[in-house]
Amino acid sequence: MAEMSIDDVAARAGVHRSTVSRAFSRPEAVNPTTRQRILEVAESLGYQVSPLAQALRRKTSNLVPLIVPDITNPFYGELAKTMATAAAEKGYQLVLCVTGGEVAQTNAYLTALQGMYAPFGIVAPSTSVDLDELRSVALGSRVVVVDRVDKAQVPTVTVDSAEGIALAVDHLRGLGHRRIAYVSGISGTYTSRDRLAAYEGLAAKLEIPAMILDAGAGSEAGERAAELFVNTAYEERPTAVIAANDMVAFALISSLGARGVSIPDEVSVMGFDGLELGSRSNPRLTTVRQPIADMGAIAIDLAEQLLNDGEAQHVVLAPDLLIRASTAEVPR
Amino acid sequence: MAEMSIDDVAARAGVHRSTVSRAFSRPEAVNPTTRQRILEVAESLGYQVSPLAQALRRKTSNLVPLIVPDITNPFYGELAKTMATAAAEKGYQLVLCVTGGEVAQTNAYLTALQGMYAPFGIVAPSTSVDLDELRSVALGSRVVVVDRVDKAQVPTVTVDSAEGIALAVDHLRGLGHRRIAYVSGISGTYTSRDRLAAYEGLAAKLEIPAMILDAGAGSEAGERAAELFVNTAYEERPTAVIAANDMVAFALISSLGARGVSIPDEVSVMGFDGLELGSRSNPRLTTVRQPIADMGAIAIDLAEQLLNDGEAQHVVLAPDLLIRASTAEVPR
DNA sequence: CCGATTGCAGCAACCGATTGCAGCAACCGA
DNA sequence: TCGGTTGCTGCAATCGGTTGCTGCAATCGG
Repeated sequence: MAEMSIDDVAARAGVHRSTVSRAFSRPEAVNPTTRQRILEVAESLGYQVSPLAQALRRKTSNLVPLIVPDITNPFYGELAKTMATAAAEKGYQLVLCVTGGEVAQTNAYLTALQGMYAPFGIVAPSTSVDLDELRSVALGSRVVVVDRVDKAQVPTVTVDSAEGIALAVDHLRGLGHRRIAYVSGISGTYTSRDRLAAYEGLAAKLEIPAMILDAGAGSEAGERAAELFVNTAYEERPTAVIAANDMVAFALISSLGARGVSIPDEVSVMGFDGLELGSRSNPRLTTVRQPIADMGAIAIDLAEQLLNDGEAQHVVLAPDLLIRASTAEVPR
Repeated sequence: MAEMSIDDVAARAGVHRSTVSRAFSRPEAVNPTTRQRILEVAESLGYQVSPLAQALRRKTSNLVPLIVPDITNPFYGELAKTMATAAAEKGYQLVLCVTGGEVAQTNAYLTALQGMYAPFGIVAPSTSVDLDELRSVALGSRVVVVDRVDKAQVPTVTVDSAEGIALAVDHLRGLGHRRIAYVSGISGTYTSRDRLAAYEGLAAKLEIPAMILDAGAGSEAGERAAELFVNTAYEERPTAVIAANDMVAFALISSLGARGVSIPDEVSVMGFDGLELGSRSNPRLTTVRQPIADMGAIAIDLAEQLLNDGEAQHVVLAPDLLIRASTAEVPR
């Protein structure tokens, strides 16, 4: 099927190119009979409009960047997946951009896609993106941010950290736990910070001790936390721990396991994310689930609203509990 | 920074647009002094060439589709990551396309990106893509396939299944195992089929019994295999099992764990992929590692060669062993 | 029966680049 | 001094669509 241009169709259908163009993009402006004929010819020729030429002239395309720090992290994987289908439903084509956590990359992607006339962008910011700086790049004023609360002028969709932590703590207290620790993830991350604050706040309110196993940098967090755990005198150990996110929980469980600590017999562990992967871990992970699928669709909606009204809305979603096998009644 | 076009730069630098164009895309064709001035003006104006207009005129862009069935699967996540950086190094921009395993989607993406003048595409085929059918779509003749062996006319990069399985079996036999089972993954997958065949071939050659825990469909494979395992009389159980890939291994371990079977004490489990995630599982997963990072770079190279010589090369990489904690000496 | 409205199609400029061809000045060797 | 190169730059067509404007015929109201 050789490359067909609009002129080929026009010639074959005996009309002007502008008529062909209208047959596709403004159907009501062309006589139904003519339109029918044009569409048939186009069909038979295997013609399809060039998105490039179209975007160039219209100064707007259907390419929507989704900017994530690390696609290897299943959370972003799941986000990308739901976002892609949400976008497709609205006629957008998602372009996945992986920054490796670098701000420069984020900006580079944003301006690059601005050049492709992307109507807007979605960014799941890494550690260090400054939202105000974000706004300064070209596409920056037409961006919605996922998984990060902020009072900045850009629309955001997040889940309620406080509620999530409360859910987790309630669940654990219901099982009899009183010594509930928290393991923070990558300390720079905003969600991580947010969840930590929620934990501290709740601990204060409930007047239970806040035990923070701050384990610093990323993937080693679990390892370091496990070390702290086993080095703690038996009677001072927490009986349950809440991890900042599922990946940290996996790492923690793994490291604890390697040290001979059994879960949930000796200590209960909870995650935060609700990854599909949690149903394949050993033991299966009890966790606070974020409604990732909703987040995708909502982000797109927010973007469209932003384009229409210029309103930067903030929606915060309610998490729920996913009880699997990594938590149990407190051992006596 | 308002949108600058080539004409703005030309006017400001007192030259013709064609000269500006050449200053960027054919530096040797313009006087160094002139060029210098143009570049400075461009810089000060914040000008950058429109990739759209460029692609339209040149009939070739730097967009390269990577088509995967499921980005949620960390294997494809890792592949995407390495591929993205490999592509970026060569000046390409990777566009991630997720098909959900549907052939129609694959073809749709391919022709869509053909319309964007993608120079070539990379596809990690799902279950059911027919390579010959693949060639029939527009971009089909400029595609390289990853993770699937085939003697078709499209270039491929894969890892040697037979060697991988041999590595695994050797490792297990070295630990004293003789009853080594195999759990196949999604049965339609080509790599899965390939690995299964390798296992069967090797079992025959070594004259050890081939025990296949065929567990059919995808994510339940581990669950079903675990069920088969515990329903087998104690003395007939395998002492080790090789899973078709890491995800199946995770699911298997999880399900075995849920049934009270301890790993590696009661049974050793090996995966196949070498996912980063394996270092966070409980226990840490011993597995056959595919050189995913190499695969990305090589796929791009193969594509470029295809464009130059028209040669469809096939490279098969050697896997290696990643010994972690899910295998141990055979219990006596 | 006539002027006004309406529906539909064509014309041509435009989006932002690239590139073959032509023109021109400087420079070459004889 | 002169014809021929060489090195740069300008001209204008082109890639594949979109869209404001114009023109034409049919229809309408009075």
